[in-house]
Amino acid sequence: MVVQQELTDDDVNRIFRALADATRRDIVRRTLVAEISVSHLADAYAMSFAAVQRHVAVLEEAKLVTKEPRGRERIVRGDPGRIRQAQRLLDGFEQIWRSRIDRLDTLLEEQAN
Amino acid sequence: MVVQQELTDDDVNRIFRALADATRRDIVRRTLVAEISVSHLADAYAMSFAAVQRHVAVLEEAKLVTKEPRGRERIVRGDPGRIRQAQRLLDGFEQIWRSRIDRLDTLLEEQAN
DNA sequence: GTAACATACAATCAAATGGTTGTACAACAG
DNA sequence: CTGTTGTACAACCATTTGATTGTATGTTAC
Repeated sequence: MVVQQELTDDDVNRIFRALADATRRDIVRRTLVAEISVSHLADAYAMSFAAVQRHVAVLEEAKLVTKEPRGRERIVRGDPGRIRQAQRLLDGFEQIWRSRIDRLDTLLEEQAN
Repeated sequence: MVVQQELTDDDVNRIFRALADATRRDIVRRTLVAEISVSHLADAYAMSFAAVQRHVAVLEEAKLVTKEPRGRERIVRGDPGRIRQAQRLLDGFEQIWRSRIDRLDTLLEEQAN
């Protein structure tokens, strides 16, 4: 069983920071569809291999992708679990807002009585 | 009815970038709970008024909060709709991954036949 | 063994970020 | 009218980011 460990502020910063770039979001999409090497990924973008390598590193630091050696290549895979963690973070905001609405409803109800 | 307009890459960048900072996430939380002026917000943080003002501006550019003049104050409110849009973005990733699993299932099924 | 390929990593550079202080001005309180 | 409060905005500075090129090293193919 995968333990749902607490995310630090820095963890959350890294997750959202990593997602705040179109190239990196595209890399996440591609690596969720199928595993792919860094060099094959690099073919898809109009930038240097080193730049793509760096984007992958940012995603890896955010744990949104994992990198595994296979021969001379490094295979990159998107991590759907981490995406779900990010979803849960946004859910948190949603909950806050909803509980506010609930409180307002309660207040209005009390005034009606 | 609120039209669900398409988000550009830059829109998405701004949303995630804005969320990639603990102070800004806290501002979003506070302004979802209750509307509050910029100066009252600033009281909550160990940084200058101008710095908080800038954080609010970043959130406003991402449309995660709105700012409305009230007398000499500027009232800040979190926008739950924009949060939901962000949730939908992460849902998109989730879908990609799930459709991959579906394809793999289909493939395995075909091989079994 | 040699050449080609895939990666890692350092140095470098421009632009963006996150913070500061200072100045100006509008709105409210007395 | 005057002083205080709330905001806007500019200038400035250190750090981070996003990209480049160059060099080194490991892996595969022949």
